[in-house]
Amino acid sequence: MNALQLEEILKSNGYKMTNQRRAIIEVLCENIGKFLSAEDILNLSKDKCPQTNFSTVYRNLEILEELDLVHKTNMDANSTCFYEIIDLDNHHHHIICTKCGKTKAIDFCPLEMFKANIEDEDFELIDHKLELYGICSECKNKPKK
Amino acid sequence: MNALQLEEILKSNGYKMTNQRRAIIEVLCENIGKFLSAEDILNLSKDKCPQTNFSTVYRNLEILEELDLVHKTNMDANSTCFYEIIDLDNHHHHIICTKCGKTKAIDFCPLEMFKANIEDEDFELIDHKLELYGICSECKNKPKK
DNA sequence: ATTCATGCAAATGTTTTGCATGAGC
DNA sequence: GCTCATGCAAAACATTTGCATGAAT
Repeated sequence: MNALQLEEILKSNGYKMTNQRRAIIEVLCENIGKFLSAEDILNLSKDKCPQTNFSTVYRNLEILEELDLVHKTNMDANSTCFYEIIDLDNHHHHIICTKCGKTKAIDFCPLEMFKANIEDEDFELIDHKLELYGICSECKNKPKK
Repeated sequence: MNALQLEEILKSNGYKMTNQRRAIIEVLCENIGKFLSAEDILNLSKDKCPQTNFSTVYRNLEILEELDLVHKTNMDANSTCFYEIIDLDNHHHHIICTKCGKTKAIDFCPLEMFKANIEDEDFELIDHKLELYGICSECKNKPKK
């Protein structure tokens, strides 16, 4: 999924293309595999389109979410949410370092296993969230300050 | 894990037992397997100890979290957090109905599988979050309003 | 010309904090 | 008596919204 593809999808859904929107989309596409906060997205977008504003970031994230183009999550259940473009061709989960926040995509997904166990019972599965937390080797080897 | 056990753990960590704290603990223990919001906990605790206050609920949840006795999550990444007592003897994940919010504990956990794949690489695994989302049979059969 | 998008500032909702008071040990 | 816990009100924080203006089609 690249920025131009996203632009097409948005246009075909009746959305207009603005410099702010383009900046936000590009930032998201340049950071597939990473989690960005709304603030990260704002700051990176400002490099491309300086007048980009917080409301605009949130409003665009909302649109992208509705179109199922962005995945919203929030790491360790504190208040800040993080966003990532959904790359449908490359479904993956993450392992996240609890010290420095660095993430790494992992490609194993247990969903099929669950489907076999659960689908025909009470719930029809439609989505799932899996996040692993750990300490990356860099942080593990770093002496305590 | 029951309320009395929790009281002992808190006492042995130097925390005093108050009616508010006892109410909060009891509420949490009576709702293992469900997710409660801070507001839910406040309301249910008030039935047992009417003067219980929001700050007190949050402060106690913070203590319980620090002692790894409570798990904090937030369903579908909206702002409200949900809390559940960690039942160490009975590690489980949940499937959550996206229509009505009903949850169901599931006992399959893919962690061991991941450990084999990841541990000796860049990350030392210390925690994980797995949540499944679906539509429960009740909601599936309900006619659209 | 019309519709959608934006910027700003104010509002929202949850969670956190400071401080004085009160309760447990 | 000392320490921890609480209640209240205010602050903090991320996110959302109303409204007037501006840009895209």
